[in-house]
Amino acid sequence: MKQYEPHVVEEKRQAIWEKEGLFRVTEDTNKKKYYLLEMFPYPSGKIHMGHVRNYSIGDVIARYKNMRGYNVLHPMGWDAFGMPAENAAIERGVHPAKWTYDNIDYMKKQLKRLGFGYDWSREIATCDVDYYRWEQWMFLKMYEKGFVYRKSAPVNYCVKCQTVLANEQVVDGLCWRCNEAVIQKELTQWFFAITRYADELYEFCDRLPGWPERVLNMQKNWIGKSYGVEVDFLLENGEKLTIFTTRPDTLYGVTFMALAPEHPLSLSLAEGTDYEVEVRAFIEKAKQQDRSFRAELQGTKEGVFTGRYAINPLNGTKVPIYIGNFVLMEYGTGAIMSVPAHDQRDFEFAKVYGLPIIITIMPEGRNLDPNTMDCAYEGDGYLVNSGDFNGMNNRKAISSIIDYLEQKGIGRSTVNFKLRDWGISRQRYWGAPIPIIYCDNCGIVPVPYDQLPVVLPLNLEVKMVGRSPLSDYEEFYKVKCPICHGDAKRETDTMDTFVESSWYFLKYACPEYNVGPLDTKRVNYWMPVDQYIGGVEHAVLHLLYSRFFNRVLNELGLVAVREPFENLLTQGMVIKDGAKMSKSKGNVVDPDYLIEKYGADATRLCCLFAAPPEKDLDWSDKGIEGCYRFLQRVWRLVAERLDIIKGIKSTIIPKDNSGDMGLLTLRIHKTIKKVTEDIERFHLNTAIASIMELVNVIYKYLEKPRNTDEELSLLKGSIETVLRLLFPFVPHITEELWEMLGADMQLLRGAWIEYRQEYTIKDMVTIAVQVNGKLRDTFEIERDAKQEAIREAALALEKVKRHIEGRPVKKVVIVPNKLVNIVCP
RNA sequence: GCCGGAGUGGUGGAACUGGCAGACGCGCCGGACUCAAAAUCCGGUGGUGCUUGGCACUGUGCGGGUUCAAGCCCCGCCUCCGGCACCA
Repeated sequence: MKQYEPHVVEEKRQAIWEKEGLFRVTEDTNKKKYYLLEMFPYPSGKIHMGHVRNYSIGDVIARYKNMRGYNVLHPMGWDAFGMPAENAAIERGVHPAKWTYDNIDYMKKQLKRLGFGYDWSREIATCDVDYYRWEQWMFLKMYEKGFVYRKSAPVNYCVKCQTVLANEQVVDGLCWRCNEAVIQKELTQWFFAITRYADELYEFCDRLPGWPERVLNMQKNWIGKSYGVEVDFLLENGEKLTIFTTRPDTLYGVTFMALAPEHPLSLSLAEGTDYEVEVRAFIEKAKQQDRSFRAELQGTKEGVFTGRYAINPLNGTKVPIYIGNFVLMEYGTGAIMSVPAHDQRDFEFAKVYGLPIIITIMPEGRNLDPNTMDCAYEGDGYLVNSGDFNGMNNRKAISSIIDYLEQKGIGRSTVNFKLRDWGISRQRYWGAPIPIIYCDNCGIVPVPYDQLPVVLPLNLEVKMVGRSPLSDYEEFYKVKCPICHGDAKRETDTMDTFVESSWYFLKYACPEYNVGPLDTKRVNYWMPVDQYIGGVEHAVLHLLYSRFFNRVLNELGLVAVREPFENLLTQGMVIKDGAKMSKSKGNVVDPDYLIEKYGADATRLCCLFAAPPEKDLDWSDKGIEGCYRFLQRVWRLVAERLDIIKGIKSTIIPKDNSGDMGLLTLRIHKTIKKVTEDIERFHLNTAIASIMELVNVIYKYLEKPRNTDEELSLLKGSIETVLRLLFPFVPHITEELWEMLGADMQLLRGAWIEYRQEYTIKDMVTIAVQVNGKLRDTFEIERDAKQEAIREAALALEKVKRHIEGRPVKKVVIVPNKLVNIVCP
């Protein structure tokens, strides 16, 4: 008997797949398309277990859908721009390009060794000129349409990475990449106007039923939509001070106003008052406090009086205007009305500065007293101290007051978002150059389309200089203005790498297309992505950016769909000993080692079997041993009895469907059904478990000698079933065994196995018998037996009689083919 | 603080719409094969108690409730994880 040698088998199969071009696809309108995509890796050096898991899940689905007759696009590529390449260059003196392409070579080999079925003819690397040139094209189009603009703004800056970061890339005040504290810096930067789509991106969250709730919630949370009203307060000199509030029902309780330190009125208001010096100092101090510092202050309310007052438009009350450190310039109008009675922050501020508290919302059945309150009341109630609105429920009052304000022309209902525009300038080298030229005469000049691409020069030494290395490289930045032909300077910042990953899924449809950005016809054949699989860490980064970018490209007529990803699966992390794998913790598992020791099939199987895809997977070395053992068991099942089954015709619908053969037949069909349903809903771990059960049943079947043709046919049928069900999970071993059986390879790869419903049910069913809800016994009866027969059989059982103890039976509940519950209290 | 998600044996995890809790795997215990070991195969394995080849009680974070029946539904808590966080 041939031994199971994973490497021999795997190398052999992979060579065959390669030769046959098994995973190549073309657009075929006669077949239903299925676009399966896994998030492409950053070529950091080596594949890690997270990749193995992600791509193993994807490969099962891709192969399964293929077997179901879909035209499956399953591509792979490289998110190849980014800082680690640059850091490697600085640390080791390797050029980022060499480092990146070497890593791609190595990692591609790893992916091939794992046997993933990708259409490698569609491979893309985002650092290729032929990729990013079209990104520059898109940038120019977006610039024309006003989706890109340049402005000076306080931005997040990582000192260690020496570059600007988008809001999404700051996690708890730290850089998402290096964990260094992020500071605020005033810089002129390029921005993508993602906020233009804030509302649509938010609202469409409710129209993505194929996405996990968790991710949609995170996106909604990030976009942060809130309904409210802008209200104009008048200053004493007649000027307007506009604020935003979601609680117009508390307008009568306003006792002061608060402006953000950066608010344009902050300084001008105080000018000429006794408070000018103090205000100036406060604003200066606030400027020094960047975001992370402010976050640390959390709740410590500080402010300063401007010396000016505003008039409440509803009741004419004069209220003092303060500058407060807790007011954010970026949100709403940068100014707020303060209602200490009904807002905790205002309450705290009022306590510090001795400002009055006026109750305007009274909870039912309670009586609030401003003198004894120790926190704001933010709940519902009826209005008091509110003029004509007294007695009204506060929820109703919100709309009534808005109506009133709009009628009087002093307020407008408004929607506000937390989402900010996406800053895409990076002061780094290894990225796509921004196609812009600065000319002293003509200003900002976009690079003409016929001068694209702006090629990233490869012949320069990369150093850490605190600015883009390109800004030290004359050959790159010294250019002539396309308009006036005078001396001009090229933009030396590069684009955020998240720009590349915002449209790569479109490029896979037409990777070699190079006469325009995208071959729209092919893009529209494949789009949307039917199933996207990746880590949850991109819930608000990549996934939000891509939804935005796809919309822009939709408006440019490059793609027909609005939403790029129909269904999303976010797989959990691979952890070990309860912690994320990391070099510093020393708990990293190396895929190369696993493939070496157990083979690709066992490695894949283990990743799929140990936990359901969405959950975190706690890696255990014992787990893979178990999977390896199982594969050997499958191998022996075929190899040990090849001589007796090879020439036999196989079947899974035997003429004699009784006794042991009946049991095996039942199990075969039930397993096919279960595995099919489980794959459809991504319960891959239970799908594998049920195949294991089938294997156990086959071994049970083999405990007795099986000599007749009928018995052997069924045996062969059961074995073939195992191989076909297992194929998407462990393609190498199953193909090898299939070949040993001398069967048609197309049957294994080309078609999923179907079950027969009538074989998934038994003639006899086991009924559980409960007395007062407690299980007491079971009995067998023919399926779909009459209720009366079931009742009698149950009541006749010895154990049941004993537990009834002669008491009168009040009721008998019968669940057909399952259970009887006898109620006798 | 707000918004999500989760809590099941020694362990990873099953149980689709309320219907036999613990599938499958790991570990452990016992046995077979062996001079021995590994590998392999077979059997057992939630807890407690007892008159121990059986029977009873108990058991899905805690406390209530609905129901003939609750891991699953409802109410109130606890713990853990994730996201947002002075967003007016």
